[in-house]
Amino acid sequence: MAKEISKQLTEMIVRGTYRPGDRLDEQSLADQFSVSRTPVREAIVKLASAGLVQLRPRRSALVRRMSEAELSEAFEAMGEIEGLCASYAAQRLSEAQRLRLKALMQISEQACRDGDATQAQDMDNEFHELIHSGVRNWMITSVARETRLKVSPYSAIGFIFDSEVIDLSVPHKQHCAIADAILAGDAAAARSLMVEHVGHNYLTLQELLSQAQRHSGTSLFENEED
Amino acid sequence: MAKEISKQLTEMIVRGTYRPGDRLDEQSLADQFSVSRTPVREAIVKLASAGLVQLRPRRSALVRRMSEAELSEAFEAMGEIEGLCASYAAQRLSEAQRLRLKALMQISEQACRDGDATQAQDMDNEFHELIHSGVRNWMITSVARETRLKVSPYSAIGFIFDSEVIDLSVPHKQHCAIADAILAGDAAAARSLMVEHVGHNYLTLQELLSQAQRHSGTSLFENEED
DNA sequence: CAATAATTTATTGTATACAAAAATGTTGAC
DNA sequence: GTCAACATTTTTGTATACAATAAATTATTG
Repeated sequence: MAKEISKQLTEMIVRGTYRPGDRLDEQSLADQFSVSRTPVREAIVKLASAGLVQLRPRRSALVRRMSEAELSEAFEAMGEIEGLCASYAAQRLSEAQRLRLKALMQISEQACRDGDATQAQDMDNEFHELIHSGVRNWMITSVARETRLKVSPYSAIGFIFDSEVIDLSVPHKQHCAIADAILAGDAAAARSLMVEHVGHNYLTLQELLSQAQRHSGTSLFENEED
Repeated sequence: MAKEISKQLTEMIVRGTYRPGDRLDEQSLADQFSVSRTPVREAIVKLASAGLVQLRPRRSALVRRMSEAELSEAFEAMGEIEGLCASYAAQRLSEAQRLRLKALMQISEQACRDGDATQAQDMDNEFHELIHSGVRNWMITSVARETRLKVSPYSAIGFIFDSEVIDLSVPHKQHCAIADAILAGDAAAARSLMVEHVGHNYLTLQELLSQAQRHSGTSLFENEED
């Protein structure tokens, strides 16, 4: 049960149902899931270890809130790690995975043409997940997954306002370039294209976040209060 | 209290008091720490998230046990991550940290001459910790720390049998070379020297583990039982 | 009326209780 | 003696109870 709760809570934070800074009241969550506080607490502890939640002694847990500097560093880290994955994947992707990668690019192409942001996002996730698993090293794979997970609460905000500003074709073209490099076995190119891609994602997100901030009022960033 | 327990348990696993495969009985631990099972459970969940402990539903938690393949992959991952840190540190180390690094090499030199394996190990830890913090990117730093932590239960086994086989001067010289590259601001050299260093550590550990295995009898590696 | 002190309420952290499942031990048949 | 079926004991997972601390509210005083 505790496992189920942490899965669901993760989902909610990643999907943006709970946003950075939101309180996680143990009793309310317990009621919501129709269990006692015990398994809820376990789930919260687990999410805190995953970096999705911040624990404050004797006070409610919050959905992890980063400062702008932290978010910037998170993306720098993600660039390095995703780049590492791309470089390994270029050398280790299985035949089945190579086929799936080609298929993904086709679907992504279509989603891009249709302007289907939701599917484009799904494809983005699967694209990166495929590369992660293509590394064929469980530890690098989990580091990459965990890193993306930590950033995802902020990425999610971008998708709440599915603004017209974001041009789906730019990330798609970058994906294509990365996929080509990987399929060609060019590790160095795959890495640097991936680093560039992550960097671009960061700039896009910054744009969306400042937009979201203007609309919502509440700051999504950690300030030096408390 | 729960925080204290997880800290102590981590310490015990890292120091080799509990070895991979050992059972973690909640009640015994609760008695040992003079608390109820509740905070002990929290600590165990936390350690499981950190990858130090493996949870099996309805059965006791175990100190994380890797297969030989997993350990190998873990070291491959560590090579990449430590290498990344070295490369960043070469460009970002503060003046205070540069001074500390020089001092460390001196102390290490002495410990090496005295054949003081314990201090040499402490210096090794501080050496890597210094490089991690020198990256000046909280996420890369934590990834590096967490990665080392996950491997440490196996590293610890090497130090239980402080055999005569290990030559303290080899890792020391590698540290010196890495430190020189970092102090010279040569990121590429720092990275490749670090990768080499981690690789060497792996070979040494394999040697020690097979030795330990012959003496203890019990397998430290995960087999395909259960 | 503002600001602070006292009191109440809400919420976390730990202990205990109990149910369910796994591990262990025992008996009996072959 | 070995194996299997049953009973017993451990041990986990969740619920509940309660104590301690923080937040909110009310009362009090200048």
